[in-house]
Amino acid sequence: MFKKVIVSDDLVSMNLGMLTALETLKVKEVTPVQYCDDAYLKIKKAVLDNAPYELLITDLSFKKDHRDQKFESGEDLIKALHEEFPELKIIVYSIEDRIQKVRRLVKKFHAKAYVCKGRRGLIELSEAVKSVYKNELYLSDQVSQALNKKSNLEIDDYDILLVKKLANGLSQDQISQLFKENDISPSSLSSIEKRLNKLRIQFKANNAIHLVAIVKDLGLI
Amino acid sequence: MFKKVIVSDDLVSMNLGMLTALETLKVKEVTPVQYCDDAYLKIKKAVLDNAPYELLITDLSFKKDHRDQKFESGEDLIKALHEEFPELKIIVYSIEDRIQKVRRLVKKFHAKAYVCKGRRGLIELSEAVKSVYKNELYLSDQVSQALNKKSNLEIDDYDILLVKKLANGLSQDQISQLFKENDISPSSLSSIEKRLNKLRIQFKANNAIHLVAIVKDLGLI
DNA sequence: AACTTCCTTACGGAATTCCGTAAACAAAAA
DNA sequence: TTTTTGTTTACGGAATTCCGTAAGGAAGTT
Repeated sequence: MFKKVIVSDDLVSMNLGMLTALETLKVKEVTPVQYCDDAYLKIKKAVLDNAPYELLITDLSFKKDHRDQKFESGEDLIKALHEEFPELKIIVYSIEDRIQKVRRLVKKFHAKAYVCKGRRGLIELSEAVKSVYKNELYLSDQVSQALNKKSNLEIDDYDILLVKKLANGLSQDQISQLFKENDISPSSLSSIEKRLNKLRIQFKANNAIHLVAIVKDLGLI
Repeated sequence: MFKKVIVSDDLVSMNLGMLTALETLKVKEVTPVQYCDDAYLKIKKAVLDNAPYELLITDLSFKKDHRDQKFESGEDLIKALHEEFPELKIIVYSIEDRIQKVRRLVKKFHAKAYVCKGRRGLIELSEAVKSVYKNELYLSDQVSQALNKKSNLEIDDYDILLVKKLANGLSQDQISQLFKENDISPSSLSSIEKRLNKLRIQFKANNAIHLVAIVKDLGLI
């Protein structure tokens, strides 16, 4: 089993919960932190000390408070850690269950497990730790289809940007001009109309308003 | 201090945290539940047994799972309890920090305290319990302006309904017809346009799409 | 080269939204 | 009763969105 683990969540209760779960798994050394920056610094220091952490379990959303933070979210932290310390295994433990987010974290940043907080959260977390120790990927049931399906929700960065601009109050004409200025293609009004039409069909939206509402509900923007 | 308290949160860790906080406050009898329906049933039974709970501490958002629930959210539960058992004191303990939500819960359903989950969550919760015991209202710092400000955001139920319909993909014409059918006034297309225009100005929105996006971000719909 | 195929752009008309002005109506005040 | 005030409704034109059709261009294929 892992020897040295760090857990990160801004809520004390959650940290305690993880602590007891890891205790039952006979993990000797567990460090709890409440800020992403602390997690980063401790992980970095441990590497310099030649006693690196083997596993990080972290939440995604952290409340802002008086302390200014370099990493504002768990995702920021994970991104940085993946680049700097690819050896460190990472388990995400979050209330969020958006497929898109899971896919991004696992595929882009190589998170080894994604556990949804919930009534069975601690049980699943414990299973996840065991799986990851055996180098197996672990996903909570609710998000398990995040990878296997090609998940027809083929919606790319361009689409996201487009809908975001729309939600920010720009007219399709304004978006067209903006895209022309920034060399984003396609940029013609006609293409933008066409793309939005495709998205409306894909998300079964009656009109642009409906589309924005749906996409916001899905957490895509 | 309170003798008999019930705490409700779908996450075990949170329930445990509340339990220890209440223990430090010398509360003798604390019942933890993980479903709103369970909270309701236990509260009801306790009243029938002539040994009612004095205080409920509850989260707002509960994950759905296989068990079908009558009350899907903490707000549903609070609404029902306020009507049926006005004697029961209620503390909300939630991650949400939307002013609007706080105001609604406190003013409409007479919640006695609103504590935001966060790094100081358990400390504040403990203070809240003490305040409520002394019949004082308690609000976390982040949401303390929820009441004092007359908060000119004068937006009524009609406005909410209107924007909701819009977000659901109905055209202004369809909304007009719907309102006519349901005897909701005003119902003319012209009036609906006018009202939406007022809301756009109020929320500094460029157009209807922008309005819906803003109102969704504020958590009003 | 000739030919698909896919993507971008253009265009036009119908529907809807946007926005100002004004009439119709009701309730309260003079 | 008349006046005032505020709300609802009506109307018209400009702007934008919606939607189908088609032209232009950049790939790769035969």
